[in-house]
Amino acid sequence: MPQELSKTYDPTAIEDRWAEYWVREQLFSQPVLQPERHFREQISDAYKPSFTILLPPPNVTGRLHMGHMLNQTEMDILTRWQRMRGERKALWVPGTDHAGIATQMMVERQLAEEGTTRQQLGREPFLQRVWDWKRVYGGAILDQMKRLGATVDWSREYFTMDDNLSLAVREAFVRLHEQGLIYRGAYIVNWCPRCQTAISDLEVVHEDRPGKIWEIRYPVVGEPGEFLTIATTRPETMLGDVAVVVHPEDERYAAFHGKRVMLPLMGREIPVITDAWVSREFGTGAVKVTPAHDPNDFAIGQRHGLRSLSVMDEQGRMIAEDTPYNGLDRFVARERILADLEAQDLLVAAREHALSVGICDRCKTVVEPRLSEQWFLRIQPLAEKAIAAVEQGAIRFTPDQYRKIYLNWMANIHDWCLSRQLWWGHRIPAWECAACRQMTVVRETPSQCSHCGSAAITQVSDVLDTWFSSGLLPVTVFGWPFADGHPSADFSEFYPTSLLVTGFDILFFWVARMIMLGCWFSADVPMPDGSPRTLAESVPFRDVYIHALVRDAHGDKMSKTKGNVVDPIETVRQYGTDAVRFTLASMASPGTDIAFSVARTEGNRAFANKIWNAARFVFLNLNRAAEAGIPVEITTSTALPAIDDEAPLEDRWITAELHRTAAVVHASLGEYRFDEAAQSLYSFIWGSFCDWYLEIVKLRLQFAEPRGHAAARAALQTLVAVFESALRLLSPLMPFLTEEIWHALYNGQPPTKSIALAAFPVASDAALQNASFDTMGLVQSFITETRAQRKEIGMEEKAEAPVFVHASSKVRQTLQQNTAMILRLARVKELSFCDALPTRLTARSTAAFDLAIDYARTVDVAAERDKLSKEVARLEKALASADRQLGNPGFLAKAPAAVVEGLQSQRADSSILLTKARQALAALPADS
RNA sequence: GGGCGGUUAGCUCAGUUGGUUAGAGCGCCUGCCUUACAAGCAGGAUGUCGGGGGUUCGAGUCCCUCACUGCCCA
Repeated sequence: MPQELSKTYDPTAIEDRWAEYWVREQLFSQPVLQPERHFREQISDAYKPSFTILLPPPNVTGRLHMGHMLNQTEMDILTRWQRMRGERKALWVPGTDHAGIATQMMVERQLAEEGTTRQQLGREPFLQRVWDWKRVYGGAILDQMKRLGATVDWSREYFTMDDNLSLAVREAFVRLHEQGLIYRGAYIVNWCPRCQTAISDLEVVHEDRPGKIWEIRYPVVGEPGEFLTIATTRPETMLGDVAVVVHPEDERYAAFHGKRVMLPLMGREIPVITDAWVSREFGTGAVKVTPAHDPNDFAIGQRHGLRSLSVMDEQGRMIAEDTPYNGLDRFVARERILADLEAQDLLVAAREHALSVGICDRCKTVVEPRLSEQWFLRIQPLAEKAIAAVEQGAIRFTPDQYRKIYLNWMANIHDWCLSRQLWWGHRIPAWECAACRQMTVVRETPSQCSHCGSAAITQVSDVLDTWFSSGLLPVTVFGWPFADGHPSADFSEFYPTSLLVTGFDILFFWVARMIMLGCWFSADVPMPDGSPRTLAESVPFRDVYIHALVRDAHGDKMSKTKGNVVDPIETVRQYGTDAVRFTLASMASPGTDIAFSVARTEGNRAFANKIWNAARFVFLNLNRAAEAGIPVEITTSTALPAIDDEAPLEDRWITAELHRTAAVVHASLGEYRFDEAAQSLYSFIWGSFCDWYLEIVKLRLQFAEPRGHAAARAALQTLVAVFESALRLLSPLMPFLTEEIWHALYNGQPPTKSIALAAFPVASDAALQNASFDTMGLVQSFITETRAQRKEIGMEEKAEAPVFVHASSKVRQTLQQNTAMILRLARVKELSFCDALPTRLTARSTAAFDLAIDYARTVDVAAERDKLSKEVARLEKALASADRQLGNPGFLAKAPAAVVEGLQSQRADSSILLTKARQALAALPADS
């Protein structure tokens, strides 16, 4: 006997319990593999590669938002589905990212509140603070994830600064250096004056802002009264000007070639040079050259052998000794400089100009291009492999459009600036020699310079870009690098991973980097059988599923300032995890953003409630059966119940529908169509199982009389089998509810410790072609038409009346065989079949049958006439359209036979209905 | 400036290789507490598929063009 379920569905009462159970019981762990045993497994015929998936590691500083929840829901659905299919090991690896800048900022903010700074504290004590912070707050987001029921392997949880991962990062850096792919130099980088570090191109976001463009006159040396007018949007950088450049073919400036101009305010002579890079249309066609503070100017400086003059420090303050601007903030200096220029009558114009401003992705400060010494990765060799891997199909993108975006970006990739002037992160394994100024880059902390042997060496203070370590994760989480050159059994089993599920926002940051680093570092790791690894086997994952952005109900981006952020944890508290998961899944169709709607979540909680009550109904009847001494078996198996040709129509039909649903869910999940899987489950469980099957089966669930027991038992058997299978089918999407009901169904003693470990039902092809679909469809349409007709003639809900039917003998036979369900579901007193319907009654017709209810009707003649007229018009149009096509020789010649036949039968139906509608219209009373 | 999407019911979205009368959820209207469920049941209304042109026997679906809109890159 099943356990009793409480009268109302209360997700909060069940979800915490199961979330905790799943973690405590460690149901989803894949123990680290033993090499010998693993080898035996891999050579057996039954071996199938495991389904492996890596959680995009959230920042330790992170708080769970809807995007995380969508991402995790999708991964969890797929992992649960694969695990239940049972053909492959399923492994989902969780972890968190140390998130250099973000975490450092968080702790710096704390320090600021205490009135101190990291500099005052010093590097080591500061790092200690960060670790302390991480220990206290770092687990928050994973705890939230546990609550959502994600079936990750918690025993494998990592942190990107764990010792083993840090060693791997060092190994990767040193190897790249040995391969000559890492270089160090002074280049223009994006500099954040607030974070005081270099950041990569990707970490700069561009924002269109209204700005100004100023035109400034530079006096020509030796020619009083002559000026060269340049245009600039950043006048403060003029302090570092080393030249003025014009286009060589720009005739307006031909006379200035080879001359020198006086840099205003600085009193410095600088040359006028020519370079074809200059756009003649932009501004005045003359451009100031500031190599230390602009990437284009830097390139010009290189070409023309100009020196670079830095005029700004790490914090964005001017460096210009002996000038009034020294030490001023860049924006203060700008105003001051403009004012001074104006006073000297050198400011010609100031025009409004929309400009694209680079701001720091993290702190939103305006980024400054700045010349500084950084470490770079020569990316081309890695990019080539990463391009080839995708081009040869070793990695597939869904939706496919991201393949193009990826390839386009890869083709135009720039060297990767790896160094960050932060403290929190993986410190670059390079030591600078005080004696010879050379760098020693090694795995183990050295005691002397590898170039000159001096002991006066100090490790460089920079750390690595956070994405360098996360880009290595697919290899490092499975044990790379390997001390003895042999891959770990874990690596052999789980690399390449199967799938990456993520948002497009980190396509370049993370996905592209993993592909490059994964292909690069796994290439020399031999396959389990010792053979060399091909590029296709070197990829970090075989599939990439890129999901949408979660927006608010109106499709607007969620943002704190707009106040439209929906907190997943709060929403889960209100409606239950299952309802939120189902909502996200049902809206996750590829390529479109998700407009997350609370109304829809409410609807899906209703769905959960519906299932809950269906379970109560099933349990109630199981208990009645037990009391009546009727045995009912419950089984959990991979195969769905077979269709018994002798069983009543409803049993055959609901079983066939179940098979159809299982097939759709299986196919949909295989294509990441979470929306289709959800919709198909929704309409099966609510539309078919609850609305139709449960109502029909009530006829047979009679336990009072022993004569009915055989029928009741057969009915219950099907009812339970279908319901139990449906629970398993639904469980990847609604794990909590199904777990709770499933355990209760088995009275707390289910065949496996979790429904997530039970088999995923598999449809049989034969069941998908079953006559019951058509037969049941006919009966359903009869019931629906009768109900509609009752409503139309104003019958009271509870009233019962006889119904007259006119139909072909075949249809008649079907209806007769299923009279009981018709009487109950349509509230009909009795069915009378006749050759002609009584004329005193208003009939309702379909192509298959006509029916008339014997009831004192109250018909609104005007409304009826209106309705019938519309019907006639519609049918006439349909008929005309069908005739036009059928009369077209081209159509008959070229269209497939099935289409022609379909149209012919549709034309026949329309014709019958038209006749019937015209007759009904004519039969209406003339008045009113 | 370059590239990629989107425009289908009041709202948010599906709509597979062109093929019969374009669907779902929510919302709306009407009637029902029909003992699993009012978080429910039953019935109902609502679309010139952004505009224009083309290809085709046949276009929401393919092509061109215009409009609007979103995103990415520079």
